[in-house]
Amino acid sequence: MGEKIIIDEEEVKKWNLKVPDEMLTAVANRFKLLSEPMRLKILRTLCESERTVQEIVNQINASQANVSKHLALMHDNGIVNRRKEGLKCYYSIADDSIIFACYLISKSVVENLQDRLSWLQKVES
Amino acid sequence: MGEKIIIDEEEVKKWNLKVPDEMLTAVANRFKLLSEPMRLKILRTLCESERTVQEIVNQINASQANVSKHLALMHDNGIVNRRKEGLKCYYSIADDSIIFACYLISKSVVENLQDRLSWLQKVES
DNA sequence: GATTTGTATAAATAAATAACTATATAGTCA
DNA sequence: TGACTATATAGTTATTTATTTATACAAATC
Repeated sequence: MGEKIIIDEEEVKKWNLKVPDEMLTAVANRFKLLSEPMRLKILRTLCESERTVQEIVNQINASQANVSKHLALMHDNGIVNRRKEGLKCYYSIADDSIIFACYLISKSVVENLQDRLSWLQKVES
Repeated sequence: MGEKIIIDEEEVKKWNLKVPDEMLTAVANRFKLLSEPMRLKILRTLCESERTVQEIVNQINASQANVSKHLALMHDNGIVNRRKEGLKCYYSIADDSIIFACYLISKSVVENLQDRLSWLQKVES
């Protein structure tokens, strides 16, 4: 908790080259979990702290059934924790690498956007 | 190129909380690109160096049409570069954050696997 | 110009899945 | 027990998309 992670580009490429086919399927499934805006919204709320289903439903704009289903899916795949307390059910993030990946990707999306903007400005001027 | 990236957990959570809804859609689309084993296979070959379509087809087990379509999709979304040279068409990785994300996720998949194994061994003994 | 080679695309099919509605379960309190 | 609340699930519909087959295109060579 509260760690810093250092990523070395060379190490990354070496690692990726060695990942076997069967594992790529598991990795793809993991990415598929992150490929729905609704689930990212849910994860975003969980970034702050654990939340009940109702709290999430109130915070994002979605039906209870839908939120529940997404949470069940993510729980089945081990990326969120579930903690029951009476009627309420608290969910939290179980896998920080998910959060790091979201960070990397959203940062790169922002950078791409900025590049396109500055390119546009060059063209226009 | 050849950089090191340092990720600070606190910064990550703060950032993620601020990401607006519209951007989450873009992030989700990015993750969707990574949610197919076939595309991950293609990206894995590109981790070593740029490749022609045929080289990729030979390296992984897939039809030319399918590989071409996946490459077109990834190119349209800016995660691979295209370079034509005569008849051949060379593709390469355009966005390193993609590669870093694959690294993080595949590492976490391995760790989860190891955890389950050690748990199993505890139960059995 | 005709043929060959590397790549892209179109149409069709099959499979996956997000969201909705309605209903079920399970804990709490009167 | 009965009413209420929080969450989960089932069935359905509509949409997306990966793959295949067949074909088109475009550059090089004869």
